[in-house]
Amino acid sequence: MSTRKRIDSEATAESLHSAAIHLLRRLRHADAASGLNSARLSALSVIVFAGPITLGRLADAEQVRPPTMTRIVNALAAKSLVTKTASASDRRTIHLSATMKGKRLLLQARRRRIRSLARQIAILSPHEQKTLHRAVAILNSLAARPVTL
Amino acid sequence: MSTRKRIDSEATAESLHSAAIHLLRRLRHADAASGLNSARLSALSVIVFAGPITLGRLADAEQVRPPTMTRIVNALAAKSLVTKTASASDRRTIHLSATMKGKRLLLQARRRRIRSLARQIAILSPHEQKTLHRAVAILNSLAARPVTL
DNA sequence: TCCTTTTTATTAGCTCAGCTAATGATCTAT
DNA sequence: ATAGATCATTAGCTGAGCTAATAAAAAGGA
Repeated sequence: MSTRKRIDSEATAESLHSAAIHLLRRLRHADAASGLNSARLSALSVIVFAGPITLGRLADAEQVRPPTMTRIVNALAAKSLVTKTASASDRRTIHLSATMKGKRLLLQARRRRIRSLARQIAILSPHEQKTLHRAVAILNSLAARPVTL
Repeated sequence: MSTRKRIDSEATAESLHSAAIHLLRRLRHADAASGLNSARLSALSVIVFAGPITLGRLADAEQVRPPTMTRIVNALAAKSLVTKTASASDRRTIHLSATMKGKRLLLQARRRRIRSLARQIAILSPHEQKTLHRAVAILNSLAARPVTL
């Protein structure tokens, strides 16, 4: 029973891993149209939806080191998609906010990206779609947890 | 109904996208122990399991341009994980095969990577695991299809 | 209060993935 | 025999990711 269960977990893990790799590679093409790549879109998305946020917290959310996030954010700032403002209470930290342009661009890019994915998903049967829908909810609840690896 | 369905597809797509990004970021850490990153492991995996394969076909399988694959393969060859041999019938092409060392390394790396994922998955309820298992099968059937984007 | 320690972000410097454009080498077809 | 197509590589770029070192600000203890 225990053995049986572990084998299933590993098979699932294996195929999940492969799926994730190929999924992201396909999405690169859709993302290209926005002028932003997936790392930047993902960061911008957090800034847009998680309101003003410090660089450190954003790096944590994106599971990336601060220097990496500094560069991503600088690229976004150079395109006037986000603004960096020093915090009044703690001047070591900066608050990142999306500009109107940033919000608009994100929503457009997201539509493109999501639509290209959705087009694939739409091929599936309603039942398969339901399964997928439930599965990604589960995955994202995992991703939201503190790193247990 | 049609609208309803499309909205669901997009929501699923959205959250699938985010899940894939964060999943791969977590796996980077597990992969680090092998000395190979996910692009190289993925390529090596195809070479190991899809037998001798040409560079072009491997690039297609990995959804990457030939120059990118040349470099990945060269790195693998430099570590004696794969061998490149000119085809007898068409000397423009090369046949890529995994060495014993390559096969061994892949299997070990895969165990580590998969185990770290499986550890996360094991937290889930049996029912959640079943859902996930079915969903990744669906995803991989999508990935296997010719690009419909 | 002053000095040390801790925290936050940045800079510097590296590896490596991804791309396009240009080349070289071989095959194919006229 | 030669012109065109195909396969891989090289060159040269952008950008993600890392660690180590630095700067600047906050927090805390003597």
